[in-house]
Amino acid sequence: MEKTYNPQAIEVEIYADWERRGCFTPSGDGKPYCIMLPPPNVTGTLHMGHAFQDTIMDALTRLHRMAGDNTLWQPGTDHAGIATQMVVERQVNAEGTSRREMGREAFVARIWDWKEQSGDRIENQLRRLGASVDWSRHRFTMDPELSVAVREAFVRLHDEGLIYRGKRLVNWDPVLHTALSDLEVVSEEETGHLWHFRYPLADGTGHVVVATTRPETMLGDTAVAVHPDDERYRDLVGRQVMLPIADRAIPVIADEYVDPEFGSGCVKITPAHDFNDYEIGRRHELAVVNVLDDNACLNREVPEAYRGMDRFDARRRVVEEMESLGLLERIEDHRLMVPRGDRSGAVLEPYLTDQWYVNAQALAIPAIEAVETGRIRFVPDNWSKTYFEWMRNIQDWCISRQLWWGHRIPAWYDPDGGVHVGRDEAEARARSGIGEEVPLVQDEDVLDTWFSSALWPFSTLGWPDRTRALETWYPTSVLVTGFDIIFFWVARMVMMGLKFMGDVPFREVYIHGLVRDADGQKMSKSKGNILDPLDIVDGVDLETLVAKRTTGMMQPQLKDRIEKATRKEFPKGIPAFGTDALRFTFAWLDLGRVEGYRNFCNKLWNASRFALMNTEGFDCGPEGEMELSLADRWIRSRLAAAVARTREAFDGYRLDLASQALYEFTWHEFCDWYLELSKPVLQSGAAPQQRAARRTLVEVLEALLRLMHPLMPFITEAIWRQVAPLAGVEGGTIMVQPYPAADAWGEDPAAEAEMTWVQSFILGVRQIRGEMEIPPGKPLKVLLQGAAEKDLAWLEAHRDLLERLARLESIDVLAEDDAAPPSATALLDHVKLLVPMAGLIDAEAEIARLEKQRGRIRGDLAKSERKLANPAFVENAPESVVEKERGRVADMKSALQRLEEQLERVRALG
RNA sequence: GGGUGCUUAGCUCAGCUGGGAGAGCGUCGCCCUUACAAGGCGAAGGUCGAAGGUUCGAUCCCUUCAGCACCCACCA
Repeated sequence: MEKTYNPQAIEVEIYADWERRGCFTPSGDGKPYCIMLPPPNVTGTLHMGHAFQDTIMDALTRLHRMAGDNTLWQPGTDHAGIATQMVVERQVNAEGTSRREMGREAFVARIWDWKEQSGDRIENQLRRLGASVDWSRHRFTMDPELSVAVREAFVRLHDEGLIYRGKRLVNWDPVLHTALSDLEVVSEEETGHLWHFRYPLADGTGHVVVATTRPETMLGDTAVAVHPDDERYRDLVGRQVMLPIADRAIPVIADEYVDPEFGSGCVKITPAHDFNDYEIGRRHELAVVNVLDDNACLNREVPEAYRGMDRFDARRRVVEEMESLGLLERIEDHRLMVPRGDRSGAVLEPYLTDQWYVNAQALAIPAIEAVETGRIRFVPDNWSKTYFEWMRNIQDWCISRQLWWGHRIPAWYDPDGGVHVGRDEAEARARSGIGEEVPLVQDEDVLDTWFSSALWPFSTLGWPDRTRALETWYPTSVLVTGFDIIFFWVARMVMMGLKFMGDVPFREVYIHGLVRDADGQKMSKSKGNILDPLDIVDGVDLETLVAKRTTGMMQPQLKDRIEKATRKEFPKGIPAFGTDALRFTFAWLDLGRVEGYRNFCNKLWNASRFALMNTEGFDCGPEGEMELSLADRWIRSRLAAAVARTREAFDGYRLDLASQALYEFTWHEFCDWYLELSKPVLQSGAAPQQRAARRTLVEVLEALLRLMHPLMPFITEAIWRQVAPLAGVEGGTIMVQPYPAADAWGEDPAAEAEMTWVQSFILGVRQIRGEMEIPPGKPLKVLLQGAAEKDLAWLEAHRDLLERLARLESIDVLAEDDAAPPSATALLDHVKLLVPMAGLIDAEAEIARLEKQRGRIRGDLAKSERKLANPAFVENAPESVVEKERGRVADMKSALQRLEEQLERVRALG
């Protein structure tokens, strides 16, 4: 093995080998286990959030595959309607043409080209991350088979009346020219104004004052509303006001919706341009006057001077005109929520159009029940509350989009405006009994991308056909995703799964945290803190990183700031850390942590080198006599505990705890102690002892590699291939080896107790050495005083080890009443461990050290004694707790006494 | 307005159904000891956000408060 761990040298090659071997294909007749990869945007790239999420899924997949399950990780990509169309539209715009100029067919063809061109990028990224997906089953949401599923679902829902077409206010994006669902609206508080206008009464007897944040919509007002109980305006109700500028008479109405406390207590009502006003308009049968067009410019319903004007220009103009008419009362600063499209960032308009909707309430009922009854379990469970909250207040889902990229809605219109739905035109005709002589035109719109995503867990497995795959893996085992798409995706999959499959799409939903940067900020392009996962794997120089963060920005004005921050944070770019180190880093992308885990990989690498150096070409058993040492028994016992901890953590989706268990065992038990303890035996033990040590070394390491493999697939594979033969394991790849079971490595409490004694001995000496600044290499003499039989027995058994690890010249036993030379002291239970001070130790320092220890023990002792003096404690606390406390007091008292004696002795020197 | 979380060492976070708080990084000492300086050994550092309550006992359970974060929502 190379002396230093070099991830690049192993990762790519190993992945290719796994693919050649067909390791990712489900196999065996174990119980089915399936995870659906949330399909990323086909033309996008994977960001840190993906890398994190994919690592979790891969770890679970590898774990279950090793555990013998018939495991499928289903990959695929999403056509991502709006996002993809926008990207390509920008491209063609940059080329001086436009999508309208190109026409629908050519433009869609262009998107397909782009999709082909960028399609492999995500796949390559996934490969570099080690994702063990079954590539042979890769699906794209617009594959012919999946399109069949989409049309099937649409037609069935329509036949049941669960999809309908309706004219109502929708969220309209005037830049993208499409309707959006409620979920695609992001509202943020922005600063604006509240304009107070006077509307004169029609009979000229005065005026009312209305307040608005959107002056331009006044041209579409069809009423003024007041609260029915508002004394101030009681006699106005039923009278008419004259709408300025538009010069229309509109009624004053009374409606509970009005808050008398807000503004003047009078509200202008614009049913065509406000969701609330629309409802009020329905209640009062008001006229609906739409004053905007698709682009949110004013239309022909407004006075000549305003026609064709942009809404924000019109706003200024209206204010000016009202002022010149003497009808502007005042302007206040005001903070208000402004709805914007999540993709375009454009201010949305409530806009009256015909759209297709899914009746979500009906589908939500069983979806709520599935979680209530535990057929689907959220992990952590808290997220079920969020799910319920949304599901119980769900609104109908607008599924039509005025885009060109996506699944065309399977509905056709006849010349009279009749609508005919079918899986294709022929079926639509047949179902409606329409002959070929009647021309039909298909609906121009496409479906919301999330409509096809909602079918993903079964459409990818072959639905509507009843395939073998569908029978095997549906319902899937667990969905791994972030909380940000619980509504977009999770909830809708549950609704559709229950509807079409009659069963939940997954049994568990594991909601992981969001990946944040080192400052705890969410990663986003506009914050300029994004990192490409492969830049951490392979490293990146500063200039490339800056370029990545500042090109193709939606808000180019942020460029300078982002560039500066990036140069400051990564003055030398980012070094290559390797995939395994990245995968081992959970939830928080702190480069310090990635570095720590890269170091961990290096540690494992070198420990393995040590193991191989001491075993390759030697007799490692299992034939031949073997004599297990204390260390051998101990490390096997500790491995059993590590296996148990790791599996338990995996079962609870606590990958952070799994990684912690692995880290601690590997570094602080296997490397820090076991390897050190095994050195004397490996170098100069008797044959049966050496054989046992070598056997233990390769067996424990081999099992450890399997235990770690789900989280760190590459390094474990690379090492395993060399170690496995020594442990007598065949099989070519670690991927298909069984996952370690705790019961294969029995716990050994006796060995652990004895080992604790050995460790305490060594630690005691090291502490003295460290605090007295005695160089590590300087051999020391040690005396033991007050040793019991057990101590003497263990001392003799492990004298060599103790001398070696604590770097001792000698260990001698003193009788209780023997005079000891001036020494520094450590306590090993009730035994005094003495390091004679002559020439080594400063009395002052030793006194200070002992006093510090004494102070600490005194404090603890006082607390414990107080506790035991409390009769309520002794009576009420469990016997074991009281006993433990008594034992502690006894120990502390004896320790205190020893310290006092020692202090006296050292003081006497001075 | 409704909902969900969070507050523990300098920083970022663990802490399993209540029984004297841990890790990584950082800091400070001593070391190139033949697996590893991407390392070894040792140390310092916390009234567990505040105040009450329950309990023999509270970082953990309950209440209130303060601060922070996120999600949802139609107040002009």
